[in-house]
Amino acid sequence: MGTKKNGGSINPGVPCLECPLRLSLAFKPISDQHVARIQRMRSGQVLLQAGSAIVEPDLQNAYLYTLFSGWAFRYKMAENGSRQILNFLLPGDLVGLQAAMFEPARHGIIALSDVRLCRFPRRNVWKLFGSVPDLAFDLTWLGAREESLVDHNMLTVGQLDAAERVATLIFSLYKRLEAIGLVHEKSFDFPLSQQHLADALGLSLAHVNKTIAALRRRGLFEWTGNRIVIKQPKSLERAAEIYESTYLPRPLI
Amino acid sequence: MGTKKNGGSINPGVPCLECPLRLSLAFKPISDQHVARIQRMRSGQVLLQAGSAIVEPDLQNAYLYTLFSGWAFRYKMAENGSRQILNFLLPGDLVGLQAAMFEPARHGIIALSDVRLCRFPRRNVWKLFGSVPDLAFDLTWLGAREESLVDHNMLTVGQLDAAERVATLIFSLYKRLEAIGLVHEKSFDFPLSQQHLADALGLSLAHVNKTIAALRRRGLFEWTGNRIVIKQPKSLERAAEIYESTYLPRPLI
DNA sequence: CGGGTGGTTGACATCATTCAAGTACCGTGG
DNA sequence: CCACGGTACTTGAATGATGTCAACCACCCG
Repeated sequence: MGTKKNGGSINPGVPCLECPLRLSLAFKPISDQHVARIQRMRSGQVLLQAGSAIVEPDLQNAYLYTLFSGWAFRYKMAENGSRQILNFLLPGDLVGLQAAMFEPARHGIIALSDVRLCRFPRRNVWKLFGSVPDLAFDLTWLGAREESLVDHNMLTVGQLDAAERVATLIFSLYKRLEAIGLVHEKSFDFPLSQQHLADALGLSLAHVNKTIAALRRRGLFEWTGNRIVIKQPKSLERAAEIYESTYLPRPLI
Repeated sequence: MGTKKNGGSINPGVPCLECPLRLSLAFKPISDQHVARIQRMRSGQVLLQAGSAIVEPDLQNAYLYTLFSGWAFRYKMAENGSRQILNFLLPGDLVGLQAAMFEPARHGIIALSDVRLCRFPRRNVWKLFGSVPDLAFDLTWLGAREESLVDHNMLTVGQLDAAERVATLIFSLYKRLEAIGLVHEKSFDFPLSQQHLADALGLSLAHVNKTIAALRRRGLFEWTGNRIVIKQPKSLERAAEIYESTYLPRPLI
């Protein structure tokens, strides 16, 4: 559970023009010129190990990021020591916009797996914010999208029972991963522990475990090691509260 | 419970330069020139009755608003018909940014009391978004702020018991109202029904009622008609999960 | 081989929901 | 003026979902 504090290693990273993420239909097509501007704004790629803090609560944040590979989550601690996971971050997601607007940050972000992040110094971003309206718009758009993910989690935690919550979370991640090409044969990497599920869904660890066991027995999915296989997408979807039927192409910065 | 569909009446509204909200320290001071630009972007004030829909889920939205007076809330419906309130909107809050980015809107917004809204046609906003970087930044900032409010509600609903949830919601609203000068002698207007509290907190109506009764018995606050009086701010604060100790001045658009 | 982490399970306690009944209040129409 | 109906609020008893606690298992890594 302890957060690792290693700074991580920095390298120039893949040129943005060759970014493999852009091949996905999940992202809005943009001009090479615009991509070049993003590249200039970037100060390289950061590599962090699973468990590392990407954003520390109550600290200033000099960087925005785009998650290039791996998983992360955004969370808040309660005074009683319990943790609420607000949303999960997947490749292509913008990381740290809210943290960059407020100082100190009101939440933390932790890497769930080893992650690669494209790093953008805040000053570079704010500079282009003024001179490149499209970029400003895209940032605002991505901020609104993250809020909409939290909105959906709020509905899940506030109104659904345990089985529906688990089904909803797994199904949502399944669809998001599918959109960026990380699902193969209905199966995908799944670096969460049951404790993470519990913290995201507002349930106890023991109850999450029992709920998962029940869903597994119903044959909706399998979960072995770090991988989930969706056995009955339709049934899982019926058991879940759906976020949105169609995923709009979104900006990739 | 039914949503009223009256269009509401439109009028030119108070000139932005004379906007009484700006007198509050809760808002960032800005130049008269900037205020004039906001005024030009505005297409008047809209008056809506309590219960009216400000944003309809699944519809397009041609306008952004700033809430000039009154209360509103943002919500999402679950498939089983239950409603989750995502956050409450108070005077000075930006309304409908997310809804303006996505079509169709993924949530609804309803007026809790009679409200007055400053209306901004989307096209006007996007036009200035390009030519006035400060405005673009402020919109993004306000979007991030709303997300941070939802984050906090998420922590509340996911990790606290009933008494803490109620105390937290009332205390948060108390502090937000105080910041904009709507608290007098520790008392303020409170247009929510217990059903609204239940929908916001992920609790049943009956349980909210019993919880409120208990808090009242403890002498933390009084609630009569449409008004709440905080009797023991310190105790209420201790019973609550605090959002943030200091409220940063924020943009008013 | 040993220790640690994450997963699994059962018994039991607690909290919240459901259901049902009843109250207080307010506006409306007779 | 009162009777009526509607809405919000109040309360209690029974039920059910979820949390707590404790033990145990499986696996990996050193």
